[in-house]
Amino acid sequence: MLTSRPRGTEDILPEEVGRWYLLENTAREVSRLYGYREIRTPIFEHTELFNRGVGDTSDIVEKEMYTFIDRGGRSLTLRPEGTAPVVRAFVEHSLEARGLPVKLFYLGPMFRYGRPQAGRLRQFHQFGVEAFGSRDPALDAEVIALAMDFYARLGLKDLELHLNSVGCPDCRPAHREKLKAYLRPRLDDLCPTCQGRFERNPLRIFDCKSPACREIVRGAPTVAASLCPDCAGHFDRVQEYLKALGIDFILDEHLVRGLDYYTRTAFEVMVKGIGAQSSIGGGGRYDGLVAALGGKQVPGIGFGLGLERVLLALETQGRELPPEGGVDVLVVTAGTGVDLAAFRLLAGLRAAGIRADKDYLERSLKGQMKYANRYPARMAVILGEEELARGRVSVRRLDTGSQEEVPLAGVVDYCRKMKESGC
RNA sequence: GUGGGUGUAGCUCAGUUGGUUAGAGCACCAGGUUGUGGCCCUGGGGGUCGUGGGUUCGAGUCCCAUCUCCCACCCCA
Repeated sequence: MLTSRPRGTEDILPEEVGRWYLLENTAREVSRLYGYREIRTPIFEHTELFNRGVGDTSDIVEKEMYTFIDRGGRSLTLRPEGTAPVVRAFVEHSLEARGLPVKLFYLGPMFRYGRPQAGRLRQFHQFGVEAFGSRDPALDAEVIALAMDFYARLGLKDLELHLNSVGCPDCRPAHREKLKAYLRPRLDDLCPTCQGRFERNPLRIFDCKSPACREIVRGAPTVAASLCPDCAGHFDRVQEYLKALGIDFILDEHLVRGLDYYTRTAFEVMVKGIGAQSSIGGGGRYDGLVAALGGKQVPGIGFGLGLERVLLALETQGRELPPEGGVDVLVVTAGTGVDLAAFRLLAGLRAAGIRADKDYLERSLKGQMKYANRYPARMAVILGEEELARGRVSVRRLDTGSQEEVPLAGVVDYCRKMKESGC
């Protein structure tokens, strides 16, 4: 092969595109149902946006970004996630001036450099929402409910919603110190990466999967225990709202999201059976991010979910996904001197909203019928030399094999009726 | 970035201790006599054996390098 697609990317082929329509349509539908409007931001941004927005200590920024210098000498980066760009657009266009809250959703490709594996690509697609301008815990619950609704509409089952609060700038430092005090005497027993995290971002040690770290972390002071009264109250209210909607969740004090901007509510949705990467979505509150990116003090909350992983989960759960392709009518010719009439009929069918096609490889009548069968087409309209001279054509149903001769002038209507009656 | 596995027609795979023109099934195309699909029969097209080196009289088979894909770690969606 002279050239192939770049590592960790995928072509979505025609037979797979139907399931993408389903995902995208469901995402748009459910978003609008909840009052969210679509925003489309560039695929690349100034690198600085992600350095400041996602966080210098995050793995995404440290080693997973597609960063390049353009011909004007600017450092640009293919977006690795959706929140920072949306916040940037929010600030840049002063969207708060339109009246708060501002509720937005996005859909599109993201890029992260890493070794591909099950459920992990270098270019992948995310659906996400961001809501700006309210600290109301009901909004936290709404965002979570929207995500869960999206999964439910697609028919996904056996999901686990993990929920935590990571506190705010008021209570986090205190917890951080308590945690460090607890960890310090045990520092030597932590894995090498976590020893590095100890100073920079000790919360992340909760996330570590190494058995040694897990064991140490088990007895560590939890965030929940050191939340300030405001954060604790907020967290309680979020839980009440979720319960009111009948949404089950698992309190998970070890849940610490990898992006640095989260405050208070953090959540993640897990599903089994799609490989080692079991997270199919997550998000949280980021009350300081808009200000950190140069905007006003506007709170925010959102989620992002990976469409490829959703697809993987749907497949392992045996959910039937819609096929794509096929045509209502294949226009078939027999004999000579009928090509122009056939071509006109094809245009007429299409103008009437009937999906139609014809053979372009000069196949024999038999070959055209085989083509119709394989296409697949529901009907074949056959223009034969003799009938056409009498102004008539034949319409054959491919499923039953029944065939009827109808006037050429009425064949478009005939096909439309057949289609409407479910042929 | 680390580790393990993998790579032969469009797809799924055979290919003996290195030995002539690399095979099968499916798919595709054409036929099976007058203008009709699905089944069956016959025939046909299609492969730089991932790529680049090397060993050898001779390499799909052995060696080295490299790339891809798969899986796991890391991290996350």
